[in-house]
Amino acid sequence: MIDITEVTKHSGLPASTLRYYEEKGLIQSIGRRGLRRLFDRTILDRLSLISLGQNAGFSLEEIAAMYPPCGKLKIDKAQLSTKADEIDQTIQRLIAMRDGLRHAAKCPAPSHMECPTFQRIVKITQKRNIRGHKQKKKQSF
Amino acid sequence: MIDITEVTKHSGLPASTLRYYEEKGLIQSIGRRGLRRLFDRTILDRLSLISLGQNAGFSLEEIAAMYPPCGKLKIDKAQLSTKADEIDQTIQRLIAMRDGLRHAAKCPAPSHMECPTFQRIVKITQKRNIRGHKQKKKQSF
DNA sequence: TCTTGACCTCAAGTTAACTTGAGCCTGTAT
DNA sequence: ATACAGGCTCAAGTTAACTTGAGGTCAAGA
Repeated sequence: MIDITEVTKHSGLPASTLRYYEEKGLIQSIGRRGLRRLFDRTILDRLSLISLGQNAGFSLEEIAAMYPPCGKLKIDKAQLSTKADEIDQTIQRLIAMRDGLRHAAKCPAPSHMECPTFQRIVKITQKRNIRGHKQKKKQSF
Repeated sequence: MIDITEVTKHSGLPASTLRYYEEKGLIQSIGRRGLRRLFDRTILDRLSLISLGQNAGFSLEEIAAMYPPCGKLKIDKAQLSTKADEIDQTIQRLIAMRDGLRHAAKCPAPSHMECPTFQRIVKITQKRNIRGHKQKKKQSF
């Protein structure tokens, strides 16, 4: 039975976002005091899960599908595995990026394009977009 | 001296995107044959660099600033280091996510929230948003 | 009782990075 | 010479995930 302001304080999310999430079916208020929404304390867990899902690259729509309003979560295990693999690919690419940036930050070559290390990095990152697991649409570069 | 269709073939980017990039000052055509744009072959390197920058989490605007139209690239080394560190944080978080998802995919607990491993993962990912290095605006969850 | 500040709703606006559409132009093949 | 595939411009549309604003409500304190 907590107030929306309590939720904003504990979650860091603005009230507008909470209302938006409710509208989208991601969360639910447990009742009202007058006009004002009242939330169950478990809303905070749910918000964590939503955040978790977002971080994993799921869209709000996908998250809404995974966390049915009336029940516990029912996440498709296969979907989780797939997502994990996608994230792993992203990790590999980000590692290349990170190392590449660190190199570029101290590389003395006049133009980065002339540096073989930099060229290698470009090659690696060229293959696929890092944010691939978030994209619905193709992007081949 | 290649045609826009050649560029689309080699880069995988649609012509509309190339025109958009040109409009934004990210790339330049070297001339025209009639109305049609002609590009230098080095455009492909430049597009790779743009892709690289995007993957690193830079916005097109930032990228445009880093790759001045008339010269070689002049990337701020400090900016690169900062970005590398941000990416590293992202990597750490994604690793937690990946492992968490893999666990959830085979965890027998009835509800994920009841699984201590899952709870730990939620905790980790709670601290900061993964896409932090791409965000201009705060998001504390 | 009255005031008031926090909430409410609903519609519209925002941002990034493109895409789509309408209507026009032209190099190249016939 | 003529047709036309394919490029061109410019404006408007798209999507996700929110935010902002106008105008209204109401529970609690003085």
